[in-house]
Amino acid sequence: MIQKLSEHDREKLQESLATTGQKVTPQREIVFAVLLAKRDHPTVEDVFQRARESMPGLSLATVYNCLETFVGCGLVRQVNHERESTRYCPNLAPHAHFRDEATGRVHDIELPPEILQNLRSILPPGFNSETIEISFHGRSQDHAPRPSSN
Amino acid sequence: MIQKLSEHDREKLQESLATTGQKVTPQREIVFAVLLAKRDHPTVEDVFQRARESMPGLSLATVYNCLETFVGCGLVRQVNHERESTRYCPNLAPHAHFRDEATGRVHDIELPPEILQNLRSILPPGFNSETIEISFHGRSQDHAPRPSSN
DNA sequence: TTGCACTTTGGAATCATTCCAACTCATTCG
DNA sequence: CGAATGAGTTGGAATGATTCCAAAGTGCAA
Ligand SMILES: [Mn+2]
Ligand SMILES: [Mn+2]
Ligand SMILES: [Zn+2]
Ligand SMILES: [Zn+2]
Repeated sequence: MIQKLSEHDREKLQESLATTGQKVTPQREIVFAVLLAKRDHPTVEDVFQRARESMPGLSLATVYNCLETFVGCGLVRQVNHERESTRYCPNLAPHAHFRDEATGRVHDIELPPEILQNLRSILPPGFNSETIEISFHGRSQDHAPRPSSN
Repeated sequence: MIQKLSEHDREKLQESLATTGQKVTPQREIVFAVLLAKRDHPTVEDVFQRARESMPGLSLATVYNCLETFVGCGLVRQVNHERESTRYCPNLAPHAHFRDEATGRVHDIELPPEILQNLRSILPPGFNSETIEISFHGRSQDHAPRPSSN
């Protein structure tokens, strides 16, 4: 069962939504709480399952809507790996993703700013990039689910 | 109309396929030739259209099969951007991709080995990556096909 | 010749995602 | 007050890229 949003997180939600003229709703609160509760890059279906425990009437369409809304107002990032279902990540710090092909799990990899700068520098003149996506694919040892922060 | 494979490219095709116990077929020759002819990261549908000009009976299923085969034996790379159709790239040198959101075009960005090494170095111990995918997303100036130059 | 492995093909099936029209609910307006 | 408005939610239908499948085709080897 998902814990309610902290006052702080609810404010972040409220403010981010406000930037695009949108409102806090019970569905959005729960979907956001689900993302914060377990930062394992859940798919829409994962989010749906987890959220329904707190709100049985919630519809899949609404989960799609909420997540799209959050991406639109910059609250979460979309994470794509090859042709798999889209995953969602509430970690707003610049980071790369590592997809473990043995377990299917996706891990955040911290991305030092100077590496990011290096990368930008390889673009020829005339190329202006808004976003850079970096994803590793391979195997990792020993990554049982860790207790999550917050 | 697609030009036939050079002797050199046909050999590369033949040898790569052989590594996985597979054969050169007329369909595979044409699909490979299409990829080499215009390195614009075509989708399956693009490849299908172009290949059919030389082989009207070719089926879409076969194009999927050929491309999957090529990826399997390392002849081409798959290129994914967000949720769009998969694109294919015969450039085997390590490189990143830049997706121009204005035109939809995908450009190769050369990737210096030392940058690649930098990137690998940010992985914590225990993470072993087979592949790294880097994609930029933004706008680029001046990449319209020049009316004058071919 | 026959058998076998590999291929190709058209059409059906899958499945994540998007679309749509009806409905709820809160706010604004007359 | 009611009615109109508008955002948000919902279930189900539609979409569309990709995969699956079963029936043929092809070329080589026993
Ligand atoms: Mn792999
Ligand atoms: Mn963009
Ligand atoms: Zn992440
Ligand atoms: Zn490329």
